[in-house]
Amino acid sequence: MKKPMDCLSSKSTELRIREAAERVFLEKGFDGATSRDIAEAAGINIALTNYYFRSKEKLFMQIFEDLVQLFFNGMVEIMNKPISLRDKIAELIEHDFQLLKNNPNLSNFIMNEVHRNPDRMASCIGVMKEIHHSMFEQQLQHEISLGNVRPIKALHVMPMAFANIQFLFIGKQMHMKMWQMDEAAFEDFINQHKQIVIDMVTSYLFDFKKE
Amino acid sequence: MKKPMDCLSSKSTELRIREAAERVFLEKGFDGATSRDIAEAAGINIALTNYYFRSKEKLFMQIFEDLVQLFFNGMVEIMNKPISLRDKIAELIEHDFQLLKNNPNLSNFIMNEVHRNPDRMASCIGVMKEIHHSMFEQQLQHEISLGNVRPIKALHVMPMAFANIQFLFIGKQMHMKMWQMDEAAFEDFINQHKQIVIDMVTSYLFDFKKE
DNA sequence: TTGGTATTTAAACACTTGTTTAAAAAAACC
DNA sequence: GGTTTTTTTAAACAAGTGTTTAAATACCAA
Repeated sequence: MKKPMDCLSSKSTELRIREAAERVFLEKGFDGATSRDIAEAAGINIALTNYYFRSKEKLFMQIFEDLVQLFFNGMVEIMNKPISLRDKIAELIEHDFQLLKNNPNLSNFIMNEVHRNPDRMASCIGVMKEIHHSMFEQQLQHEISLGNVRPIKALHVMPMAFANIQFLFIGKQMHMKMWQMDEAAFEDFINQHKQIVIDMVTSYLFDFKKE
Repeated sequence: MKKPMDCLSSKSTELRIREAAERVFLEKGFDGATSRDIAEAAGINIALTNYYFRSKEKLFMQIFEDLVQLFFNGMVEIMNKPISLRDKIAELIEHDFQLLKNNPNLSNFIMNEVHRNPDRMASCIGVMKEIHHSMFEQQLQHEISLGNVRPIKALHVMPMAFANIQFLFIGKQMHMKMWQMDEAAFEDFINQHKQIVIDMVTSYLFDFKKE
């Protein structure tokens, strides 16, 4: 008869594999990452990845889904906050900035893997529904009806906020090469740019000439 | 003794390989594309890719460099046009939009391959120097000194223009899933968004309160 | 300790990878 | 025509891929 698995000892290595795989997948993508890369990064035998997770694909999907959650959860949380729209948009941008500062490859990774295999998004529909059902859209329409905000669809506001931030990290290597920045200079650059973006987006939405 | 190669007959298949490889690389990336994928897409024997190009890497680099040129050349051309700064920025955005409409994976592809192997940019330094030596930066500083443009560095203006366009295509699949758009709806969306972006960026730069 | 379970290992598996070979077919030249 | 060169092919190569196996080790309750 099977005893309940004592997860305390095994969890340690299972977690080591997960975390190592996350690093490797984020860096090289699904195609570029090999089972042996992951095993080496985790410091374990190759067979163990298939012992704990059943295949490379399964391991990947676990990590992918978690990263999609990470990508959207904080966003949804802010969208449902009971604060002014102006603060909300600024906070959304700020959050995206911090998220990508902590996970510079996150956006690049997700966009890529979704592009290569759109079906992978299927398991993440839930999070996206939450975005639609959040307070954000109705709050935006309300402010527009009051004449406080330029008439615009949420569909356009969201990419407006995120594109300007995520593009910095998606094209990090390119920006650094193009403007000959080192890591320190790049950090200065994105800090300044974030403020400019918040300024530009909010003033475009809120400070417009009513006709 | 070697006769000069009659390129007319061979060029046909060499070109077929190049064009097929471009399609496959753009779609799957270097890691995801196999020699057999390319051969099949071109409808030729596998050995021919290494007969005309010496390796997968060499074939890739030719294509990659050409695509980097495509990515930047039109941009540089506009930056050196003798037109007003306002028109120039609008035209840069418009050009980027058309470029990516014709090559939806271009930005994603370049950002990715540069990230995976930054050395690949080495051969493309020339184009990037042209950007620095273009009329754009001095024209911007001139307009700023006249008080016509908000004080800002070119370093910040360029991502401002391109991020908002390229992000639409980088995240195309994601946007379509999230807002449940088909191809036609997506086309409408990006057309509208492009106009909004031009409006937002130019009004942010030019219509500011002078203090 | 002992026996049974969970974990880890080295080795091998079948298959795909990029690349090469050597022969066949096509083309070009006299 | 015949000969040489270029182009194309099928087949094979060694190395790398994800995955499995079977034996070894560690663990733990009885």
